[in-house]
Amino acid sequence: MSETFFVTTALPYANGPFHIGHIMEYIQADIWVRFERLQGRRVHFVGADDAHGAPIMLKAEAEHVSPEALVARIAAGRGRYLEGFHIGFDHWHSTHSSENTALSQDIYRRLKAAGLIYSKPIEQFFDPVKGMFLADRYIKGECPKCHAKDQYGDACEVCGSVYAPTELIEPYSALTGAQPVLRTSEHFFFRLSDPLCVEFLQEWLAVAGHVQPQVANKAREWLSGKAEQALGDWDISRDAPYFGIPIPDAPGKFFYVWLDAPIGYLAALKSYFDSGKARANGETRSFEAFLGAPDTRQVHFIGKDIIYFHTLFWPAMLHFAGAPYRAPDNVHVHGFITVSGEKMSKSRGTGISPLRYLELGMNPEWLRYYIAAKLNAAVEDLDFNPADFIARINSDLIGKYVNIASRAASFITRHFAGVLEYPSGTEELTLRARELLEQVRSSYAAREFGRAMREIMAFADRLNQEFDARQPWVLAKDPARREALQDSCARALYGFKTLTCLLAPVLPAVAERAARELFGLDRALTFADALAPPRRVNPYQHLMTRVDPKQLDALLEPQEKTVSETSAPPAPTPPAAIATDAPATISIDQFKQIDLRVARIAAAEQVAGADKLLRLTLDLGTETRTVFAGIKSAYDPAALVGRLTVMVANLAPRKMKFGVSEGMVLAASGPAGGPFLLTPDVGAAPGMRIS
RNA sequence: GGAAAGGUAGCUCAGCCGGUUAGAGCACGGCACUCAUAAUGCCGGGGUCGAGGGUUCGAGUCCCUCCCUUUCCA
Repeated sequence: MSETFFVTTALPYANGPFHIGHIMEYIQADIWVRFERLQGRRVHFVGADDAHGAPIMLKAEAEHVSPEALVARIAAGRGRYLEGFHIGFDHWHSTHSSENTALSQDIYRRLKAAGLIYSKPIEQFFDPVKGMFLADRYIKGECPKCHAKDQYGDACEVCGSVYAPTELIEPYSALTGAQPVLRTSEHFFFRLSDPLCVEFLQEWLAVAGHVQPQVANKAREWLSGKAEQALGDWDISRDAPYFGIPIPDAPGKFFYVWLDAPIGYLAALKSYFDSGKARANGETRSFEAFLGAPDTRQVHFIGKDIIYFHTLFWPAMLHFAGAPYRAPDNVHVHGFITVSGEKMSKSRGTGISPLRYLELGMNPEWLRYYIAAKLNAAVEDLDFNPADFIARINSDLIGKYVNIASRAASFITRHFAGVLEYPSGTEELTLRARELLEQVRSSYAAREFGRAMREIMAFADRLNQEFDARQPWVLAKDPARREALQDSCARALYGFKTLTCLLAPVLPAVAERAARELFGLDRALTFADALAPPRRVNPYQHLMTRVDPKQLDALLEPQEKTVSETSAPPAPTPPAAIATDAPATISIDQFKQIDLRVARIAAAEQVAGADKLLRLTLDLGTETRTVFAGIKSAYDPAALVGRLTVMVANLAPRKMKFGVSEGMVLAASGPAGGPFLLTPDVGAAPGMRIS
């Protein structure tokens, strides 16, 4: 019972916002974390952005920002999703951090000392224009088998054959179009094929609870591969230029992103400890002491696409690095989420946007419940089916569960001033509550959330049946049967309280509201409360509304259209009013020549001798600019510091009386007043391009 | 090509180590009720459990072959 959990989800790659797959994983992990906490366990739940690697480096380059700025921009948007879906990470960090650098280099040095690292020259395609080595995905050419054009360097999407990039006919760099040349470079390898490693992994996989049986099978298959399929060593280095962590004593070499990404779990934990949050969460030991402690349970939730890294490299790296590092206690793998049976596709805009879900005002707990109801412990895909979603939420949560409180509480409020009495006793009720509690507890523990929801709903059915059989609405008309009426309603509300406790991992907000508003508690419910009969209730306030099919329709509309509609609502001003003095139209290309950026006002000060101007220091993420703005009449400099605004970043510098202005900020003004400084929506970060 | 998982009512799924007339929810039809944001309760129709073969007293459940779907092969 004294075990403490250290729980993570897979680190999302910091080149884009969360998609529904991320959210599903976080909901799964969050439900489990809340479950453990509700039964009294201590849990440290952390996440981080996976910031390194060539894709981020190249994307940043394409956007003319530093990789750090790109990653910061993505990170700034994370909070709305996590809060929006009630995902309660204790801490969120980044693999691009001092902690991760230190930990990665430490683990590397230990593995090297253990004799598990070696280097050898390998030959690879090199882009002479870009001056960098090319990963397979950045090389294209003609398929050597079926001669389809423009296929990637690792496999042909037309005929499905697999090959080496060197086999491509007329290969070219996907980055520059240049013809790549073969070049030799020294690479570092981790001896995964070492018998010591293989033996350790076989043992680790054999321990029940470390991974699901299907996952162990898959991993064993990789471990025992022969000939062509034989387990190879792992290439862990990449040559500069690379956005990553430098390899100690190897100038120009960086860790492959997949080496430092999982170490990011530990970096996030370290940062959480260093920030004092772990202490606030009741953990008094140091990071190292906690990590290496025998009662610590290291648990990772991941998707089935990254089993390879988490069941081979990761446990081996940790184990052979030695204390305080330890192989994970549990790697839990889930399947993908599909939408109406179709795999989601970012390029086609299919799938469900979690942000849009929130923007439409849809209840996050609907999605949490739906996912819980369809999750089991196996590595199976989960289908989001719109009609099924509506049916499940409306019938299970509103029709069954919430309805119990609604129909029973009204009598208690009306006839008994909120007081609950149990003339027929509570022993039998407590007994069946305990039975249910144990059942549901074991389902949650086994991560059979779907089973837990079925058990919970079966109990809700039972309560509704019982309530019907007793016909309280008939009893209410007969003053002589007051006691029976109170008894019937109290029984139902006791059951409702039990249900609410058991649903709390999935529906934290509803459980919180029910605790406070209905049961009048000044704290959240735990599993222990499931057995305690409530003694009074406040007047019932509706706890959850039904799903409106229209919202779901809006959610499922193809992305492109809906996103632009919501993110740029048309101005309410009548077109005619502005048409009169609007300048002539320009082309999109002309507009694109203006480099508009989000800027943070780092400093604002009065300019001696100027009666309209303020001197602003603007932070663009990668650089700062000095800009003179004619907004003195409307703004107090002190109030401007820290806020975000919009600037023209490529305006030619202009020498003014008081200094050089390196751009301009945008503000609106008109007959009604002004100037009014522009502010981007929440989530924008300094340096973002406006288009 | 090799491998894995799956194919059970219209839909989403449950069926543990083989055992009596194959289950749930939703949807559908009928009835009841009116406390509850038309929610709830009762009754009912609906499945040759992907196909074929085998083992067995007995198979959705075990074995073999085939078909289909999905995924993995660094």
